[in-house]
Amino acid sequence: MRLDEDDRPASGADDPMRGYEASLPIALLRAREATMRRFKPHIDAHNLTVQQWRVIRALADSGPLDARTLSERCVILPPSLTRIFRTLEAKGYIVTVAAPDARRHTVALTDKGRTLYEEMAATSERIYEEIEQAFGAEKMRRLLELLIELRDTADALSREAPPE
Amino acid sequence: MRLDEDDRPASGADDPMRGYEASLPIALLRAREATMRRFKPHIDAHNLTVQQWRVIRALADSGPLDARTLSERCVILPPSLTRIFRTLEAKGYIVTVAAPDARRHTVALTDKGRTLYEEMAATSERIYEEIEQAFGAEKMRRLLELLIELRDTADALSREAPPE
DNA sequence: TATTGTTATACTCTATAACTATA
DNA sequence: TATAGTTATAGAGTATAACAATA
Repeated sequence: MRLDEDDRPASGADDPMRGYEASLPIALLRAREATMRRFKPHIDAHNLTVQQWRVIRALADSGPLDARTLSERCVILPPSLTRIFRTLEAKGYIVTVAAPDARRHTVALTDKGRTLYEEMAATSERIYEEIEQAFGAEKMRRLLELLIELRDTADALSREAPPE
Repeated sequence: MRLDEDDRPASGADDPMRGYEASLPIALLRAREATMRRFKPHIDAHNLTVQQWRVIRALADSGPLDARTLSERCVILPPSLTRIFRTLEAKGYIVTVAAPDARRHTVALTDKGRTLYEEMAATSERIYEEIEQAFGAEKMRRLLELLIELRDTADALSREAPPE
């Protein structure tokens, strides 16, 4: 599929909801589904859920984090995080660490957790590069840029005009 | 956030996994979460789940569809669709219709379902336009184009080299 | 014999409210 | 009094396998 600059209006205002396939939430969902399909077997093979893997990645990327931060970054609600902490701690991938504010539940990767991450990251990178190569590195870069910008825009909207 | 053309390499190869926030699946998830946050209260207000709303939209866009097609388009597994059919049929929004192939469970919107869709579509369009205006119509157009193309690319990869 | 859905089952996540502990 | 998390609970989605019906 290829839409060139002038073969349709820039705004969708005269194309109500722009058709199911091209609607923004659906397009985001389906793009995610199609790419995750390639990562999923790899995550399954390590007996992790997708959400557990997001937590491990976030910790590997940023060091110890509290529940609130992980909840935002991983898009996981606090009650789910509580359970994920229990599961990952039982498996020895994370530990609870002391924090200045005793209300905060802060966790960090263990050595075992970091080893797991490093193994998985290597394969993830290979899968990502396969997609990037097929899609085009420049387009991928632009897509990531737009996605992050869209998120910032929507977040800003929600701050100034909370949804309903 | 603004990344210009030359302040980082085009390929992420030397930036393993490109950092949590900029990884493709996470960027897709968070962009979706940030935009869906604005649509969600509107869907809640009509006592639908997000998945039920996707089914209704797909039917409104394409006319009667069978379970397999809806499963693909809406990214919902068949067992969930079975339950969603029951729920939406009980609420009077859809009906089962006869199909040439009696194995296929095909459903269509009722008048009540179409009325619901039209009411909701009007508000959805308003919410979408608010985001589009804040983000920029041209960037939104480009983003949708890239998302659809990424999906096609990943689907093609999965056809030629099934994931694991 | 292959395909389409449904059922069964187990697990996980989503979502909200109520509660506990700390600040 | 406000904040951070946990617990409780209900509901829905995810995922796989087994089954029924149809082609």
